[in-house]
Amino acid sequence: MKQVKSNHTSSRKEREKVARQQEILKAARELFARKGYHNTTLEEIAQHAEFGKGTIYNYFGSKEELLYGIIDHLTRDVVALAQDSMTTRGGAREKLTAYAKAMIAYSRANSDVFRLIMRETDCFRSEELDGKVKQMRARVRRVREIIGGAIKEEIRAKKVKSLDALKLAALFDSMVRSYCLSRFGKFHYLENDEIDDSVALVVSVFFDGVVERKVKG
Amino acid sequence: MKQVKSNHTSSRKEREKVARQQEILKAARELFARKGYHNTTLEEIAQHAEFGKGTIYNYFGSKEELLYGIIDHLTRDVVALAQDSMTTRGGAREKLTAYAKAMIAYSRANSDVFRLIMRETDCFRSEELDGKVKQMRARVRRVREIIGGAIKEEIRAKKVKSLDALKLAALFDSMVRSYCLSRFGKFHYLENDEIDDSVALVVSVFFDGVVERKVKG
Amino acid sequence: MKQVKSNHTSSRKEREKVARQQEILKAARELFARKGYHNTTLEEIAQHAEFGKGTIYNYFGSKEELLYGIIDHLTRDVVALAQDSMTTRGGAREKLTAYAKAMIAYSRANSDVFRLIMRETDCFRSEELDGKVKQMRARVRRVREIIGGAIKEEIRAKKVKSLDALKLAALFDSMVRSYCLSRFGKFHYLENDEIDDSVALVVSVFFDGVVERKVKG
Amino acid sequence: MKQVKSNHTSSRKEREKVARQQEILKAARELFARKGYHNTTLEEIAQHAEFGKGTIYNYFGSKEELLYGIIDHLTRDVVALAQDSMTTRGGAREKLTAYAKAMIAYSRANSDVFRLIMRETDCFRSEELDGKVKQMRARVRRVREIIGGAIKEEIRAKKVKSLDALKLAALFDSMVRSYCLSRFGKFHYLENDEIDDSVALVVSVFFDGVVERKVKG
DNA sequence: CATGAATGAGAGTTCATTCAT
DNA sequence: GATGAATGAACTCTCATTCAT
Repeated sequence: MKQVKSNHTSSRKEREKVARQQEILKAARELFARKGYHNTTLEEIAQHAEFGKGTIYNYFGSKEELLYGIIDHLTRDVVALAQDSMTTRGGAREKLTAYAKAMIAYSRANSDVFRLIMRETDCFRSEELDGKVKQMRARVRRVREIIGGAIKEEIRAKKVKSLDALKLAALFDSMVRSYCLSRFGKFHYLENDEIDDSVALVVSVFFDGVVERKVKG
Repeated sequence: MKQVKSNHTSSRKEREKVARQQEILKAARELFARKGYHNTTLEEIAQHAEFGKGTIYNYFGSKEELLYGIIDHLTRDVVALAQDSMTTRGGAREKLTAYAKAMIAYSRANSDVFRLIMRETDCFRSEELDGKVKQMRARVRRVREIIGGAIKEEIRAKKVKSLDALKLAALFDSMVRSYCLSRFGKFHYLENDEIDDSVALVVSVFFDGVVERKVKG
Repeated sequence: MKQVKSNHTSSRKEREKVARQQEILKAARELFARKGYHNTTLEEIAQHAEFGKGTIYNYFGSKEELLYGIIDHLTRDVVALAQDSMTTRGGAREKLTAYAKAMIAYSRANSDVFRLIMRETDCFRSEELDGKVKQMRARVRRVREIIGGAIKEEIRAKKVKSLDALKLAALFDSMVRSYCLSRFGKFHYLENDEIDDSVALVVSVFFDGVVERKVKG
Repeated sequence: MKQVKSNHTSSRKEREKVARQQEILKAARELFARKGYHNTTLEEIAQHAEFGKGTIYNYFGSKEELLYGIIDHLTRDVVALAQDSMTTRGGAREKLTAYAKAMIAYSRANSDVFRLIMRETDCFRSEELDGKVKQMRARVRRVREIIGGAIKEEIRAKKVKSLDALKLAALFDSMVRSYCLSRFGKFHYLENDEIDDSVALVVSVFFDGVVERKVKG
């Protein structure tokens, strides 16, 4: 008897197809990250994925699309992660702390692809994929809006200075990302409590500033 | 009468050689920035510089060396600019403000190469140039040390919280750089006073934090 | 029923691969011989072999390797040919006659590559291939040892003067090779009996010398 | 007072010109021999000759002409050397011995250019220089005729078997050349008496053959 | 006459993509 | 659907030659 498929589940075929796509993306991600997009050949990707070169073209239209696939995956994750963080109980301080921790944890788990994104983003050239870059940038903006939302609330509550929430979000995000990137030296491996310290530092600077305040007698 | 040349000035030949190098670097910089390193051919660089293809090779040993030349130039400038900023009268606030303004001004004047640096840094592959990358990274660290120096002084003077000055420098720098990069969208052109506002924002967040402080009594 | 293949025969794929290699080598040989190694481009080889330029690189790692392949092939043949000749019944005179005939016949059939070898031997420059040149020289030496063996036997039998057999072999071989080369002028085509005459001359000079001996009364 | 020039002596200018040509040829010869014609650049020749690159073109029309100049020089020498040898007192045995000795001595003194000739001879491609190759081949033939002359005399005198003198000359020459070439291994350095032995061997084989003759009882 | 910076045709090589099996 | 041999456009880099100085 044939398997009955409900219309919101995928067939075995489709699931296999997606699984294969993921395998290929994984292989590409590892190599792109290690050697750079331009210094990686499709031959290498195929070997690393243990597929034939031609097979890759059954799943992705071009080498560029592989890169796009990787970036798409990552930016989706980051948006989701930002949204998740905003559900944290408490105020902006707690929400942004959650975001920072999540980002650093994610970047640690995906350091390869993070490095990749940081440098290959602008490589997209062909007209066809130009839209994909826009989409990616939109996602980056979306993350700022999400963070900015939490800040805006506190501005309304007069807990945070009345400044441009989006700009503040961008500044906070840039500090977090800076931390994510700074760990990419091969031997720089942060322990969990070091991460907590780092996040605390970023959050502290962002909310309280670095200036020493006089203790009121 | 022939022009007497003092021995610490260069001959006409030498000056022309340097000028030519600069012309070539400029052409390369523009194209690398516009289309990316890998998507730019030496043919194009030569045409854009209005030289023959072979001529480029009389001045630079390889395409990679061109990229290195550009990066070397820029990182040198940034270190110098950081050092200059630290001579500003006043405390860390004034010095860091000066640095931020100088960086943004510089990045505006060299937006092309800034974009370039942000993504091609890891392209250096060959053993030979590996040392150059290290040199470049060393310069980035140097900038942080320079900024960190000003912060450290204020920590000693108990004006700034007793935190890791180098980490604070890195955070400040990451915000500044974030601003430098955010303006690279083609049509985003900041007026001077907008720059001042942006710098003020970054400095304010860094020193005072975003939290609204209750006005006492 | 599927064809059963014994394990000492190669698959169709493998056979085709070897065949293709031979085709490419043949094309390269003809062009190298006609125009010289350096004056032949890979483009030309590809066209002459009726393959794409890239295809050549699927079979040979570089242009130099093509040259090596040709030389390897030829020197192998010559060693084999020398060994075969030594199995000829009779004494050194018969064996060396066989060798000379075989060499001239072979050089006639492969005049192109013979010319090639005579001049490109020293072209090998890269470290990697240096060993190949040594191998080739070793094969030349091997041929002399083989011929020298036959001579040595007759020295032992007191039929040949007690001289350095290896040097004699070298001298004989040099005369034979001289004949092989002398026929490379395009229009100089020897008939079979002319070859026999030539061989007879070389053998006669080598064994008996040119001096007219007085008929004993 | 201006120097009076007789019409068969050359002016200082002309002499200097010739001297410079020789210097350039010497530099080219050394480099061609060491690295091969194609692997030597005009830049290198110019530096080695301590002239500007352009200067070379005042004396030689092209790189190829340099090669021709070298070969021309050598083949002239060899013809002269052959002619000289034929003035040796005595019969063909003495004359050919003289030739062999002279050739080996010459090749020892000019081993660099000898190696060169052996491999670059066929590199001449351009129509223009084709005639030069013919000239060169004509010189090689001329040498055989010269040697052949001495042999022919002895044939007439019934001292040498009635064979084709030119072919015999070619055979003798090929053995001599083989010896000249065999010494090109870097460390193979023959002492004078070894040369004499070698020459004696070649001459002995050529005239008397290798066969042991029974001593008549 | 000497020079060497400028040149650009042309070289070997790579590799994303196609397509017959 | 999977494959990898075939492909050729496009790349970087070389170097003989020219010519303004």
